[in-house]
Amino acid sequence: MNRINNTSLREQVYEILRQDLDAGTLQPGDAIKLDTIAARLGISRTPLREALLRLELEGFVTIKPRSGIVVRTLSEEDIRNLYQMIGAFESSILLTESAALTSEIIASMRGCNDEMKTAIGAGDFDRYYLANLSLHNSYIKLSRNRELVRQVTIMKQRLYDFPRKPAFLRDWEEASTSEHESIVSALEKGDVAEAARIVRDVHWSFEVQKKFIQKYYLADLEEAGS
Amino acid sequence: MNRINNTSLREQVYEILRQDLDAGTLQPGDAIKLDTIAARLGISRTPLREALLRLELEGFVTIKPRSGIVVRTLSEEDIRNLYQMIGAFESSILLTESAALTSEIIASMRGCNDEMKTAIGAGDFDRYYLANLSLHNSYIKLSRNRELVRQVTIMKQRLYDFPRKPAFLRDWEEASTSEHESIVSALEKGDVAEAARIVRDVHWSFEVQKKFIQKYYLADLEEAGS
DNA sequence: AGCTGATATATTAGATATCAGAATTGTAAT
DNA sequence: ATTACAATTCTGATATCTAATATATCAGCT
Repeated sequence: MNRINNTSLREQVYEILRQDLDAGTLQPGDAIKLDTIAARLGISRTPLREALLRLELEGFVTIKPRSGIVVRTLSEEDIRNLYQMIGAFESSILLTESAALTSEIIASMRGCNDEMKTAIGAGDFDRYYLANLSLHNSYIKLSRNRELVRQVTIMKQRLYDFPRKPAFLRDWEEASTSEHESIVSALEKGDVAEAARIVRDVHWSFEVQKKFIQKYYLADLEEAGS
Repeated sequence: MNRINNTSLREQVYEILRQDLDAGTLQPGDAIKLDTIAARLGISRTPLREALLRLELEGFVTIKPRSGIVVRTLSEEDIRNLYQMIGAFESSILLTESAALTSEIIASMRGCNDEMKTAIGAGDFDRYYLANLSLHNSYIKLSRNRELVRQVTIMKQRLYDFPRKPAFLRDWEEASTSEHESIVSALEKGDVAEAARIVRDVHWSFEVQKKFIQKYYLADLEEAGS
């Protein structure tokens, strides 16, 4: 930590905390004590505090004034909200960057989806997870709107960070690959509007995915909550 | 400032600065000196700094490390990005809250648009501006997604705060009311999807609005920029 | 005895004041 | 006119102080 990385201390701390969140070192419900973490990192509280204020704004933690800071636990409403925003943004990217959706990119999306199917067969969740991320990133990275990409990234991390020990929900995984199939098919036919519609109104529709979400997320919510 | 408002100092300061931005007390390109403002508000630098970090994250100011803080000047790219995100969110609200779009609400939207037309005729920009805001808020406020609403609000304020002395661009205002007309008509016919499409692909399309935007924003950009 | 309400103590974030260091600006010499 | 250097200015970070919240203890009541 005593290395000067050119970036400000609060940014370095922010990155470290994001990694901890991603790795599960910090889990939903965990209390964060300023003094403790500042001491561990060998820094003073201000840059840490500033990093945490940012994480609060982005939805990762909750600051209870003059009381304590806890890693946020996603409520059903949080998940619904995130689904809506991610769906709106991802579909917008498809529509806006349709010119950049070359056949190579569409083919690579199909490749990711095949990979996902294989991973389901092999019971390899990590592989499934990464291929899924990669499929969506195929078109997300086409966006020249850096702000939008940043926000989507944050929202997805909030979603994916949450349940640490995910059960492999076969039904959901299969429904997802089937949706991907429709999306890729529409793109192959050149019907970007239809692909965007499926992304928004099906794949990222909370109502459509609700039954899976409740099994996947809310099971953990029981033990995490209170 | 010595009153205890229950809210933290940094939040109060944040609100004050947002108001200054809105009122034009702080204008794009203005340098913000921590000491000066802290002294003016009668507070120390930390809460002010924290408020500014938040404003930076939200896009209102730019912090040049160890150098200075300036009120952000919107670039053409910034405006394009904002248009895309606002369009994605507003259309998503229409689609998601279609059940709440009662005939009363649609009628009030039409009322706002009529008001806008009248205001154009009377050359009353303030009235036009407020009616425009009100029309969009008619459906934005239907959203139960508070996070989304917060973000749309911020993005719009960034857009509207920018040019302080707006010329009344007759062409643009008339095109806008005509678009509103199509949106409201679609809603009256019960075709929410079409209304959402117009909102996203026409009303908030940077490409479609480009010619107006460049006249409206980039004129100011000349004098504001460096 | 067990429970409730009040009070004291400890803990934690919020805010201030201070210190250190980087970037900019101004000046002088070439 | 340009460059090098010095002084100044302003942010970034630390250390300290303040105030709010939570917890534990104790008295009084049922």
